[in-house]
Amino acid sequence: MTVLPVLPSAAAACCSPVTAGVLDDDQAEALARTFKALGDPNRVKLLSIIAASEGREACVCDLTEPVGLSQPTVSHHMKLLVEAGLVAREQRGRWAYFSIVPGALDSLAGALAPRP
Amino acid sequence: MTVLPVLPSAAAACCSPVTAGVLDDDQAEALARTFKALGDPNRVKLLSIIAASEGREACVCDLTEPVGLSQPTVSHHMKLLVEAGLVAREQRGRWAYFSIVPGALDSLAGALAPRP
DNA sequence: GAATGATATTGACGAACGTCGATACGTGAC
DNA sequence: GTCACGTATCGACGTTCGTCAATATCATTC
Repeated sequence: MTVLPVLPSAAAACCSPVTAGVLDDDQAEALARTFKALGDPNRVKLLSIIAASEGREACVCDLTEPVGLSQPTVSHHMKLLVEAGLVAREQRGRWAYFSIVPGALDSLAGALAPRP
Repeated sequence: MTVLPVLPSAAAACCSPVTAGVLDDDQAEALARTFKALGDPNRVKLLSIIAASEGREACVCDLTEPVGLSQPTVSHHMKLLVEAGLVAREQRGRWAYFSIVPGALDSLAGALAPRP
């Protein structure tokens, strides 16, 4: 089958700014889910490593050593980042390449500090 | 003694953008700690309630009912938000007023999506 | 001082999380 | 087909988290 689609949970967070009125339960839930994905130092670091990599993508083999975690653990963290809509996974040959979803971080930033 | 000072953990996060190079352990830790504070739907909602309140501040008594949690639980969440540097606490008379730290959310947004 | 009201802390509980080793799954090479 | 390699899943473990009832702390009023 095709490439698995990005879950819309994070994308939905793009338009409910924290400071623009009381959030309803769904909005708060969606935002918290995305923030929770960023609530682990290793995941934040993984994100920065991907962003700093050549072509802004990296495979698990590139990520294991910098964070000092086992391969299953890195795979687990990447799954969470993908499910949060922050990272996209693409299988090319034997390797799985991860890249930052364009606009995902910007949308989240917009939910924190809406631009006028 | 005086008003407890805002912990610099969140403020320190203002200048280490996720996408501008590999973060070191301290930067990743500081960012993740702040995001973790936002990783609970009730805390996100509490933040939005404060932002939407008159004068952009609220006491625990105003916060308990909207989130449907007990007073100790709300107090616990507020403590986490204060420790994360996102919210300031000010004692006025019998009441403790909470307000969003100016610039805290903007700094965090800047760490997610740096403005050029 | 004692009493009242608002908030914080404590102690406990189940649930979720981060981590790993072992193992299963895909993919390309032979 | 079989083999080797990269990645994902599974099962388990200790730790952290979210929640509450009970209690303690602090500020005001009497």
